[in-house]
Amino acid sequence: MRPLYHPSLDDITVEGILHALSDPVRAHILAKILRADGAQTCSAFLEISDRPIPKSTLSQHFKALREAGLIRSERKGVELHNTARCQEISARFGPLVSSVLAAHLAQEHRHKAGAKTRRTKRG
Amino acid sequence: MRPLYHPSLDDITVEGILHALSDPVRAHILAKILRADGAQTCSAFLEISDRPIPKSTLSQHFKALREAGLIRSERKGVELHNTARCQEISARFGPLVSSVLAAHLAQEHRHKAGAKTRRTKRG
DNA sequence: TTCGGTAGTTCGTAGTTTGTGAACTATTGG
DNA sequence: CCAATAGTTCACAAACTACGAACTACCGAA
Repeated sequence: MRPLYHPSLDDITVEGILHALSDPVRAHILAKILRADGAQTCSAFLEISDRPIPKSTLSQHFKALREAGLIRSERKGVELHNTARCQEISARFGPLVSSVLAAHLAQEHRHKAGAKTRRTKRG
Repeated sequence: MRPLYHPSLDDITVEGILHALSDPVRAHILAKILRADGAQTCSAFLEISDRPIPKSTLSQHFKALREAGLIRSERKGVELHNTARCQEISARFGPLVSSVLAAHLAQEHRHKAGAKTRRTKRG
């Protein structure tokens, strides 16, 4: 097994971050990692969506977040401890990540609230 | 030729926007459209990058921006007049797009400035 | 030590998306 | 009509993605 690759701050790109966060599942993962006090394991996210995410897919999502520079993953025994690289990132990219996550969150709320209120073209 | 499809505001998604703007060329295009006073044509962007963008590729980029809901394109004679849907978008998504564009811009500046100053692992 | 379970990774593959040249459509001007 | 210009669509290769199956890594118990 290869060691986990983490890009240095200088190698992190805006396009990499945006691509990683253009997937709602990944945005959701990052948001939850940020909210959490300590580190989060990968398997904490198997049931995060409406239907369960296969663990191979989840592994790829974590790899994407890691290689975009958004999270840091450390092996602790059997599991991976994932933390957000938020300080470095916001020092370099400003409010980029937080506004992306805020927008995703707002959209989720909208979906929950709107299933009845929206959804009609001639309301 | 099909008419140009523009999603209604309600059909615009965060992931769509982020995916569209995760490409630096598209981000650059949108930024230039926003900066411009009037509308911009597609062919104004053929030479925007270090190497010329093929026009079929450019057409796809505009389609991506349009279908993500970021721009509005109207046929005027032979050409397309592209304008940003910034008001609607920011009313719905807040500072999302502007912070993405700001981040891209900052990164460009960094690239121009940093070719000498950065780029060494052991400085 | 070996076995069993848990946590993630890698592989193989089917399906999707993307970039691009070639061919096409639409509009304007002679 | 023809030619030129602006952009679109088609076709196809290359790159990417999701996911089941098989694998690796680690820990605890026997």
